[in-house]
Amino acid sequence: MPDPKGALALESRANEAKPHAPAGAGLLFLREEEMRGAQDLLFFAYRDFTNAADVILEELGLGRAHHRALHFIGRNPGIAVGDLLGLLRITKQSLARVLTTLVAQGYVAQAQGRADRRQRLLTLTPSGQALERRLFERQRERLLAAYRDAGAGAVEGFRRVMRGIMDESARAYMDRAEAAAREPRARPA
Amino acid sequence: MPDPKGALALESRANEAKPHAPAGAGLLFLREEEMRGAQDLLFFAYRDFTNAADVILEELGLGRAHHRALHFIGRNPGIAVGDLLGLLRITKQSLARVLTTLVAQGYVAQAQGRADRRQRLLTLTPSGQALERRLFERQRERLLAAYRDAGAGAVEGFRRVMRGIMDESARAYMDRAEAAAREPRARPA
DNA sequence: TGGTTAAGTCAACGAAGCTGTCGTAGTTAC
DNA sequence: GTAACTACGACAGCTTCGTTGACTTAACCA
Repeated sequence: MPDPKGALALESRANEAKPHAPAGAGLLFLREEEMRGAQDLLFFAYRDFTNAADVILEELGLGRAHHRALHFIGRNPGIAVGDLLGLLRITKQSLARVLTTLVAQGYVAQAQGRADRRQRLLTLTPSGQALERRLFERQRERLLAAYRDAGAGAVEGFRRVMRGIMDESARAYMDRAEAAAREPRARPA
Repeated sequence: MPDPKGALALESRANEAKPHAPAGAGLLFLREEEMRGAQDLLFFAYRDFTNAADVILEELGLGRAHHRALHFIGRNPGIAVGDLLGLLRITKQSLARVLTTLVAQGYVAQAQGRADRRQRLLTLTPSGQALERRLFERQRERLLAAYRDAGAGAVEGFRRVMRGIMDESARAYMDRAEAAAREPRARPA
């Protein structure tokens, strides 16, 4: 049986016995199934969301790792290399490989830190900003459609659940990024 | 300035001018910032969610690719290889490498299809089910906490937005999986 | 019978993670 | 002012997991 458009026609899934259970277990089963469904949700949404930018990346010979770096440098202009490492949770070597190409191709600029001159503060060049925006636009379409169809209340729920899934440190980062977006003139340090 | 707990203390993010704009542009800016925030949400939530199972995988010498295969075989007992390929969106070679080890280590069983004897239908062995459950439990903790803190309404919103982000074919799959969970005795084919 | 399909397999490659070590320059603490 | 620590860059080598392309076997189907 061919599968023309990627739509799957799975065979019987009724192998697993689902015998009658005491009261309350049904509720437990629903919770379980809900969690399983969430695994699926995260996999598919992430897969297709990141996929959206791949076409552009490929024609430039870049990968997703480059996109992630561009994204976080764009959102945190002047970020130090060590802080970027902490966000991406990769090693120095993995980032170095990516940063080297981004700097060489003129998408990212490095500047010596003024407070601490050991630091190399990273910013997007104009062409880096332009590229990041192109990549973002693809993902934006998807998000916009999803947000529109789901409605404002659903978006708030989405935000809260996603926050709950991530680490405490990531939540703290989100808080700071949000505060910075509201108060762009504040200078905490 | 060291960064003891992974909490970032980013430097000034006020480099980008945010001049006064005509009425309505503020709203547009909010939308934009909302989309940017969603990129962050997806990255961090996915990163930390998948990370949760890594400890167990590592001590068994398996990778995330193995976990994904276990997950989808577990949720679709008797799935054909081609259908699994379509779900994971990887090539035959990538899956073969993973499946070979899973079968060799006794986590996955292959059975010849009865309707179509070319097919190798995949199921989890008891030990495969046990492993998948162990991996799932780690992720479940995170989800459970997130769901509890966010509330039932938020969970529904989460579900709707995530569905909106993924491809149409993935949405169709989710629908079928959900229907199958409600009607475990149905035999569509 | 002959064309298509499902799955497995070989070879080769590429992207993107990882470890460990080292050097240099700059900061900080004693 | 020296000594210890830190930020960053770079080298070597490795692993996981994705890719392409070509080919075989077995089974289905018209």
